[in-house]
Amino acid sequence: MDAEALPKTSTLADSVFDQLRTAIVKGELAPGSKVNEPQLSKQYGISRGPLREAIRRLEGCKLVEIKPNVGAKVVSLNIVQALEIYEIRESLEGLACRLAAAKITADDCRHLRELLANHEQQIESVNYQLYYQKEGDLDFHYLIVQLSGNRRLFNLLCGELYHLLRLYRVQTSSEPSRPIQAFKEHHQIVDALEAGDGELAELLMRRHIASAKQTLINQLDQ
Amino acid sequence: MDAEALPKTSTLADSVFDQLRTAIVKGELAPGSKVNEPQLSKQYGISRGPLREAIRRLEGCKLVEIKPNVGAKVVSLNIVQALEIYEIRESLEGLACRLAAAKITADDCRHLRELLANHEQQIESVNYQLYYQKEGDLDFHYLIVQLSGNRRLFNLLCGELYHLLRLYRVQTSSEPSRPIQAFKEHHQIVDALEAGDGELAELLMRRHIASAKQTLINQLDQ
DNA sequence: TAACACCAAATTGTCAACACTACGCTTGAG
DNA sequence: CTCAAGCGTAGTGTTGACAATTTGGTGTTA
Repeated sequence: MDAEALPKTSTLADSVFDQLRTAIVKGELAPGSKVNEPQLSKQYGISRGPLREAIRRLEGCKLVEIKPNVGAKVVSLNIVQALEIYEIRESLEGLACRLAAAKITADDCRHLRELLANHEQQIESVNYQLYYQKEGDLDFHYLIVQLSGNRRLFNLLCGELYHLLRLYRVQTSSEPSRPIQAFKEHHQIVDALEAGDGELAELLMRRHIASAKQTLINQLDQ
Repeated sequence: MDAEALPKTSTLADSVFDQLRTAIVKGELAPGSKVNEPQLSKQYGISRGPLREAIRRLEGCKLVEIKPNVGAKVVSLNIVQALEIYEIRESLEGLACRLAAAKITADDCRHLRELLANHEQQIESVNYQLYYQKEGDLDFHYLIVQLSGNRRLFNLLCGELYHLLRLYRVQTSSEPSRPIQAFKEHHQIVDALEAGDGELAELLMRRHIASAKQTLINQLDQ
């Protein structure tokens, strides 16, 4: 009967976990920096108990590293670790495509096409290119993983690995390049999904991510 | 200068995390059962603070599920979720084989063969068949993932997914079957690794795990 | 009898204080 | 001047008590 909608606070630990996670992923808490419990507890106006639980959850997402009696540090990914994640992504998103192709509906395909159309349109308004390219790309990958129907796969990719990659991009302030090529690849993937060709969709997605990985390496070399 | 070796307690939270994890994986804490904080804190002789941190870490491993204001429950995997994990394993261990094939040494291969030899020997002492078959199989997969050189992949498979599968096996008290067939497949995989044929090694591992998955399905049908 | 409201016990969420450890700094000896 | 030992502070680890919430049961009423 209580018509209040907003004050769904859940627990303090959960709330501050969300806030800390976005702060880390956005780079507001610098990679490699120390996580100071007294400071943060003052900053968020809570006691150290819930804060420590939130930090433990961040550790579960691999966003901080905890040393006993020393404390937590925001993770700082080097290029090797970033490539490790890309290897895993390549494999898992390939799987997602294969699974999605087997159960995808006409509606799903339409949804994917719309997403790509919006995405392209936003790119053409050149100024916001980098930002939206990033987010739009994520949306596309999110949706496909969701369509795979494998919940654990979804949680793994969207709940852990993507956050880590965003962290890496912020950390190196690397802009996503090659948007035109990426578009073509996205459309090819949807084509394969629409045709129900799981094997091809998997192959294309793996190549797509391998290209992104290669771009990362090239950016590093020069 | 202090010659004490044992009492490396680290923190209580870490210690009780380990104990709880093994208790869960061994089935001593029944799947689906409630995790009662007052009871466990008495049982382990610690206060609720460190215990709650340990539970949060268990949540990170997906071994418990926490509902706000209700508490934690030991996860209970149904067949669908188990199959989801097998799908992920199939993909990731295939990746591990491909990577391992590119960097494996003669020494590593010898090590793998020894492992298989020991394993077979233990199987022949029929009484302990089931137990050792399980553990030995795990050793083989562990080692290959380690040889892949991808640390994150290792942590993901050996730190999360394998624990969950053990939980499922305990939960359904399903014995691993088809040991002879599995041996042959293991040897074929090592053959491919030894030849440096990553593509083949990946294919064989994926089939190997797909077979295990199929066995699971068959057990369920009858 | 069924449904509703209410109460009470148990459990979770939160807090502030205390104990212990790591680490930087001063101080003193060589 | 260099280095080692010891002290002090800042921060982490742990605890027990208190507040808020869920849950099961009890009794009342239609």
